[in-house]
Amino acid sequence: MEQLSATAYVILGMIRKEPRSGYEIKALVDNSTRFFWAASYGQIYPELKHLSEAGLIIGSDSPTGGRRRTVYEITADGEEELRAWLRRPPQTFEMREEGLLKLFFADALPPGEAVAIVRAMRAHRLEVNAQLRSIEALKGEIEDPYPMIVLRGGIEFTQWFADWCERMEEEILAAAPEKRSS
Amino acid sequence: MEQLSATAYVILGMIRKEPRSGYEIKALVDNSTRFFWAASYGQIYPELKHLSEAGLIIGSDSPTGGRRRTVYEITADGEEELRAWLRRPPQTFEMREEGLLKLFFADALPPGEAVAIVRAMRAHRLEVNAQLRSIEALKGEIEDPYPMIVLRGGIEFTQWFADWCERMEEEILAAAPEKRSS
DNA sequence: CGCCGATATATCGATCTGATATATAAGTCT
DNA sequence: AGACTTATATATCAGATCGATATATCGGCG
Repeated sequence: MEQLSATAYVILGMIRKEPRSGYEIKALVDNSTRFFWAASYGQIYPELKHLSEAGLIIGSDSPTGGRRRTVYEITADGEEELRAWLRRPPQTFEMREEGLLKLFFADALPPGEAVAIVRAMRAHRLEVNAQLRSIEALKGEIEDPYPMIVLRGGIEFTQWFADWCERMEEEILAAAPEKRSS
Repeated sequence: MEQLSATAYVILGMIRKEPRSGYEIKALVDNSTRFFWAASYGQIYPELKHLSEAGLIIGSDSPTGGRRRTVYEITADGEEELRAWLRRPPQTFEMREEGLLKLFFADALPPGEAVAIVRAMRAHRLEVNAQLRSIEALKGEIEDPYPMIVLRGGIEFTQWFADWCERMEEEILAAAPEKRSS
């Protein structure tokens, strides 16, 4: 069996507790792992077929009226594969933060304009922070503690990042004080 | 003129101060922006051609002995384009952190095994932290302060993340104390 | 009844990664 | 000198991924 993509494990993890459709998986991802691991329909649907052929999940027709719908549940092999993956050390760590890239090149701008970049980054992080807090507020008591740990991690991280931006704004202004009032 | 990719701006920023070859640009990226914005040869070389056709950079042959080599310098249009991009608000914010994904699904493992995930994440972040510190140590006094601000940000972030992992390790152990000695 | 938003699946161009291939140059070891 | 390794330099390609779009049905609302 060739190597599965990380998206495959997202699917396995998302359907482990109860069967779900591709659409539901996408919605779940968008409300939970999106901030550190996204997935698009273009990945999910082909991967569902692939996992189904590999015998790690089983799809069954479950139409709602005349609208066709296939829900997938995990097999014993699928659970085994998921646990084996969880036990392997994580491989992928990536970040793409256009604001940091712009800050990196900010010397190309007239002195003082760099603060606009850190202000934009800060505003964005605070926005995400608020989104995560609202998701946190929705969740009640649940037996599985890990999603909540990760969610709170995201809240702490975005807050930390926003605070860093604030500190950098002051540092940059201290070096170009003539722009403080703008 | 159609929209340029962010990689195009990486190139423009990297050659702004002095002309460089594709190979040098890749090496620069790997030593600086890689942690928040990577670029591969598969992006850089086609983009160099593209930017050259668009008149934003100019390539000139500069062979080393019998080995062909093309160095690119930025044009006035290229500098203008770079500044215009710097002034637009950042659009892309992505993170792919396989460790957080595994932690999210850690409920599929027997109690106690989740700590291995946060330990692996912590070890990795401390490794990157050490790399960044060694890069920081190399740089002497330079007139452009922004790359150093971003580098120090990376050092602070990796440290923060490692500390968060440490806290989560304790939190998880507190919930499954029977595994403390493992 | 008609409209809109949610559910559901599918696809496609563009981008990006990671690996690999092909050369030449320069340095190192014996 | 000859052999070997690493660095320089460019190029390409399969596979993963994104973001947008297309198609269709369902449920609710006025």
